Amino acid sequence: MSYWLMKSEPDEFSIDDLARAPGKSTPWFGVRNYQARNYMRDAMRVGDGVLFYHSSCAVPGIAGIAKVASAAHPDETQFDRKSPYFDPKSSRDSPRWELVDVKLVKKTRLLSLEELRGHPDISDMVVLRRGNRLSITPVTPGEWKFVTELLARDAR
DNA sequence: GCCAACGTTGGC
DNA sequence: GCCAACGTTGGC
Repeated sequence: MSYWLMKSEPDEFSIDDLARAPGKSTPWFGVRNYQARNYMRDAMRVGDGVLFYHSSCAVPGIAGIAKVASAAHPDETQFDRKSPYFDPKSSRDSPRWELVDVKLVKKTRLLSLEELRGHPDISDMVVLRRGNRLSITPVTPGEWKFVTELLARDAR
């Protein structure tokens, strides 16, 4: 079992959108970065833990807990000419972009980026590193434990 | 809107 | 394969 942090812009797809989605599950569409794709295609397994992160918004941070809910499969938006994620260089025969489905476990309070930076225990998190732009980053078991226990404590 | 950081593209 | 130019991300 592995752990991940996945960024989404809430204006496009928020934790509430995930909660409203059929089965509280969604294909993680729109990733157009090879490293992030490779994590989904090659490294993720059904049941892996996901920290759902809101980026490019007023208060960026972790907004909920989710889990990987499918094996990798092609991102349909790459074939859709009307989609902003359309990729003319991809084809049905050899799809360039793959994704996994992500299912909500629970919405949490917003654990802001600012607050994350204030905890020395998780100061090495990839998402906190200077210049980090990757939309999917690995989370260590220790980081996962710290963050989920922090959120569980606050939920009581 | 700014801009640091970094990924991608394409000429050579 | 190098690397300059360009595009994107994302916090601020």
